[in-house]
Amino acid sequence: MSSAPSAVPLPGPSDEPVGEVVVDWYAGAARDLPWRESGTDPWAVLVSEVMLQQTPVARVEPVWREWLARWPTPAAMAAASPAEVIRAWGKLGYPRRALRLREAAVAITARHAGVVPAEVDELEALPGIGTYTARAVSCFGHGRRQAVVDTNVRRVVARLVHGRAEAAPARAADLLDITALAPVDDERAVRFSVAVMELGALVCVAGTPRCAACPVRDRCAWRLAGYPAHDGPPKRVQRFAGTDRQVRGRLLDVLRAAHEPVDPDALVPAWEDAVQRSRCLDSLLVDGLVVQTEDGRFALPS
DNA sequence: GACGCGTGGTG
DNA sequence: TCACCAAGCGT
Repeated sequence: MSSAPSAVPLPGPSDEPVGEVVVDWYAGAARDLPWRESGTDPWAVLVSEVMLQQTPVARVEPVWREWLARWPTPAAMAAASPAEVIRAWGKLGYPRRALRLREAAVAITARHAGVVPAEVDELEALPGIGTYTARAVSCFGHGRRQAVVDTNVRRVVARLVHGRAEAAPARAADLLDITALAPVDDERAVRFSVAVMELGALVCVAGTPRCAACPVRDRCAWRLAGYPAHDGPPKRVQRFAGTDRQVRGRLLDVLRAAHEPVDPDALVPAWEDAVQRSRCLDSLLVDGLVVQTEDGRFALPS
């Protein structure tokens, strides 16, 4: 250890732990999202988190407001029919989420007396609630200190800590990586969990990162290494046109609009190819997104 | 662990 | 224009 004055770390922003810097940045840079308002109850947070799984914020916001106004508690949603929630889900995409969210509401009502649990393992036991969402609800909904790792967080850690351009696939060590950066204070740790996600969503983005706006750029391992390119295999982009996903979407579109069961013929315009149309209809039946009436017509499950 | 699952905005 | 992208989950 040197005794020279220059060896003594100077107090100042650049000496703050990374986690504290990110939390301070969040205070001035965070988006004003309704589910982040203080007093948002855990159920409302849970609904927002499920809707935000793979769906952008801008499309979630209006639907989230409608849902919370209509079904302000798990018990309220548990009393709704699948058809109602599928219609209310609208075009958020991946409508199985709507079904699972309703099933989660049923389970919360039955097993937890209508109270959204705060424990991660109890949350993970609910339909449609995985590693990310369980921790997000515990942290953002109940104010528990939790490591919360989504695709944004993995990307931030990959760059900031590991000096890599892109995140590796999710792994258990992700939780340890981010835990090591979290502030000591519990309230700030909760803030930190949402702040890292926000940093990844607004600054450390997947496309062209906005490093000039980054509060921790002076200690980013990726930047300090000269922005080395991603060396792993390129990730495959999912096609959409012509896939079963598109066909399922078209079929469900017809059934959402219809308020009584429709004849099979009414589904032909949705997709001309009979083989693929039939296959997709079957998969929708298997998923419980569609039911067939005794007279052979199709409808949303009431 | 790779794959399937919707939709619409964007550079 | 069109590939890419957006707070994952279940199998």
